[in-house]
Amino acid sequence: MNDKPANNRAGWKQDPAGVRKNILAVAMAEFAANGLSGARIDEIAAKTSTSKRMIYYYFGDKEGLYGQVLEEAYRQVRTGEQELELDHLPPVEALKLLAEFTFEHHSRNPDFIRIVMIENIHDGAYLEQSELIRLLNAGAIQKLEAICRRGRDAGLFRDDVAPLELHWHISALSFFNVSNRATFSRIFGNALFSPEGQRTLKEHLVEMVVGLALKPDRRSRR
Amino acid sequence: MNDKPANNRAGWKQDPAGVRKNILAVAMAEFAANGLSGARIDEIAAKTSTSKRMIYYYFGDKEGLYGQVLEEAYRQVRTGEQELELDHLPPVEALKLLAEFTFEHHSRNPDFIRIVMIENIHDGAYLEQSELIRLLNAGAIQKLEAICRRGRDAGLFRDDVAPLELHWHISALSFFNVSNRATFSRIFGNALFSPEGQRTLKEHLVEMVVGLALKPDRRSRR
DNA sequence: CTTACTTTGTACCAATCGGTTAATTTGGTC
DNA sequence: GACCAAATTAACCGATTGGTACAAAGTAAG
Repeated sequence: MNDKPANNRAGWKQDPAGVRKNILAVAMAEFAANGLSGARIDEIAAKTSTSKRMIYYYFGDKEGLYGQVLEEAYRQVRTGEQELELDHLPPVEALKLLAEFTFEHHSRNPDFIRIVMIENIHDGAYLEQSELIRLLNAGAIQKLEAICRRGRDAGLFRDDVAPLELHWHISALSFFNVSNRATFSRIFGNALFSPEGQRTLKEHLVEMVVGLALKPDRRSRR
Repeated sequence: MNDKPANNRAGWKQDPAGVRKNILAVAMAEFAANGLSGARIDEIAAKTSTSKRMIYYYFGDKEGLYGQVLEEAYRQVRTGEQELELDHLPPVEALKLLAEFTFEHHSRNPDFIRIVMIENIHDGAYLEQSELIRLLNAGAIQKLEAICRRGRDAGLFRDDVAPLELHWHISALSFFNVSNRATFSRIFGNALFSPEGQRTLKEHLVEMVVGLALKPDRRSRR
């Protein structure tokens, strides 16, 4: 008798880490697709294997969730980068490979690019609050510093070559290639996004960056 | 007697064009600052010298307003570009000047950049609907085509130099310089955004793009 | 066994927000 | 100066949406 409130919720395991991870993954896709204000908590909840209540249980509120998504996005991408091993290559080859890798890596992670775009729309306000992200990125430039040092020591690179500036140019060309694809292709067509087009752009990136780093008298051959 | 509903709204002139323009200007700033879903119609209305009802009167709905803002943004920027006169310059100088101009022009129009970022978040769905924008942009590349033709004819530029690719690289470096300023500076500091930093980046842009266009044997001198 | 932590489910709420209704004024026209 | 379409105002509305309340029960660990 005594109508015990529906106990049709039987047999489930606790898995806090899994639930968190699941929510984060869904939320990242949603935020990437619709922006911070465009994403809907109910929609995120629906695509989750858990409920809306759990989102608030683990992340507090929408902004808290977004902040965690932002950190997770940087973490994934930066750790992916660290797999690249360059120390055994001569400086020019290392720089080449780093540029190519960055270009392809960004191309492979469009959701990360979109999250960064969204964060820039918000003036980096949430990124500001994350110590982790600053650390991750500070590490991201060390590879370039090593390459530049070796290149200068070998007399190949210009004395005033600056790792941060090289990073800027590589990032710009690799980032833009993903971030502005929609508007660019709608206006000028898809030619640059075909496999050949992408190969050409990547070659140009390498050519420009290496050309910028090398001393003028070392550039002749190519 | 007869309580005529408050006529405390006396003395106003009709000015359709002015009202439209005023709404567009305010809306552009709001959309640029907050995105399509982030912008609030009430907020836009409040900052206008007219009322919310007028927004719907002239633009139908929020998306209609956004679409018009998008067109207006492109119109302003592209017409600003057309003032640049390059035909009297030798090809290398013309290319240099075009690159520098683009860099500075984008830097001067951050709201345009932000609108384009937002449009890319929406996969260019609204841009797709605007014939005007496609026309405006098609024209934007003609300058580069002329430069490339002259450069090739003079035997200075590589035979396979492609105007669209040059435009891509110039756009990428100029666009990224504005679009990703927030996240980049929060992570790596402000050095690149000081006057000297910006001058350096601009010089690099010119150097890289000109270097890419020139035949290898014409590059030596710099 | 006890106790704190997780998970589920449902119903609900207050505020926000895009959009509308309806009345009123302006300004040109016949 | 009567008339009418275009322009403008203020009040209003219904749905969406971020976030909660409440109640209960399963899990894991000491």
